[in-house]
Amino acid sequence: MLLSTKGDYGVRAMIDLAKHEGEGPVQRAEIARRRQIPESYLDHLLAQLRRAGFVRSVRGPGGGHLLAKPAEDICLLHLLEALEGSLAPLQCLDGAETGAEAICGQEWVWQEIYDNMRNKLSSVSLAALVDHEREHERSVTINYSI
Amino acid sequence: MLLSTKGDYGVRAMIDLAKHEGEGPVQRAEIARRRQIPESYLDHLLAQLRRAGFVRSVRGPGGGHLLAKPAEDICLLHLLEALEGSLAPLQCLDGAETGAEAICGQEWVWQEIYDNMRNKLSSVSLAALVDHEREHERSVTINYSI
DNA sequence: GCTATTCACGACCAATCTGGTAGACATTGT
DNA sequence: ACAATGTCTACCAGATTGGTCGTGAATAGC
Ligand code: FES
Ligand code: FES
Repeated sequence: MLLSTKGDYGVRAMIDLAKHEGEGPVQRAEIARRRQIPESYLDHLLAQLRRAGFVRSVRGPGGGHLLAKPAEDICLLHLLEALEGSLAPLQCLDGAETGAEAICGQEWVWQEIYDNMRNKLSSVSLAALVDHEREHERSVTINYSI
Repeated sequence: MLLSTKGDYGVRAMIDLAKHEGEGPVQRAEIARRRQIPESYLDHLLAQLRRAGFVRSVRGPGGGHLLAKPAEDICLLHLLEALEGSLAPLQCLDGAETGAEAICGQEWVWQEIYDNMRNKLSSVSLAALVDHEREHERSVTINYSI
């Protein structure tokens, strides 16, 4: 598994914040309820996202969390890397050359896959995810109304 | 990390076997030395690969391991799935529908990435990996000989 | 200033996975 | 008989995952 629930939960939370962009702070408990994330665990994830500069928070009554920058400017790649660390499918694609090509020789396959993945993730913004979700909701609603 | 060393080591070992296809059994100790894999760990991997039908083995002096089918007929996808289990980047892409789309909504991004990955891995056979390795060796040799 | 609300942070924890090691045993070529 | 080789099971230490809990800090409203 490339992504743990940490990445999944973290993105869910960010989608929730993006969906309520411009409506003031969203509370942790609300996010946890809507996105089915254990609240005390979400606490950690929001802290991480805040330190990474993706969200900011307001304390006290009426407080909560907000996006630190517009949803259009946050892509899945940076977001997931902040949550999960490197998304490299193999350790050797991660940083420096290991010189393992002589004894291993599969890097070229995975490099291509990794590049494709990063390109795709770069091209998807939080705003695009929200759009998709709204579209999905709309189609479900139509189905029910028929 | 999508792949642990188990997958990497396992493929290394299979490349080694493919490279010596038709030359009789290759011994575990030889593979371990050439591919820098702890021999007692390689033991487990070869057992797994044998149970999965990718290699067969011969006991006794002069024994060792051989590919159970031609290197052209073994693709990275099946091989890695035998070693690592599902390669799905997220749990929810793995099996049944979770109905999480309403609360999560990122599956569509990852489905595309996963599909691309599986296509690529399907298209690469052990024989192709050996070819690449031979090509790499040749270019290194030429560099030294200049 | 008190209180309720909300976030912040660190300690702790159980379960699982990873990457092995070690040893006893089975098979077979000479 | 014996040496070479693969087979199998058990065991292990460390890291990671996916949390929980408790305390404390900021702040809005009264
Ligand atoms: S060491 Fe990089 S793919 Fe094997
Ligand atoms: S539950 Fe499938 S991507 Fe979040």
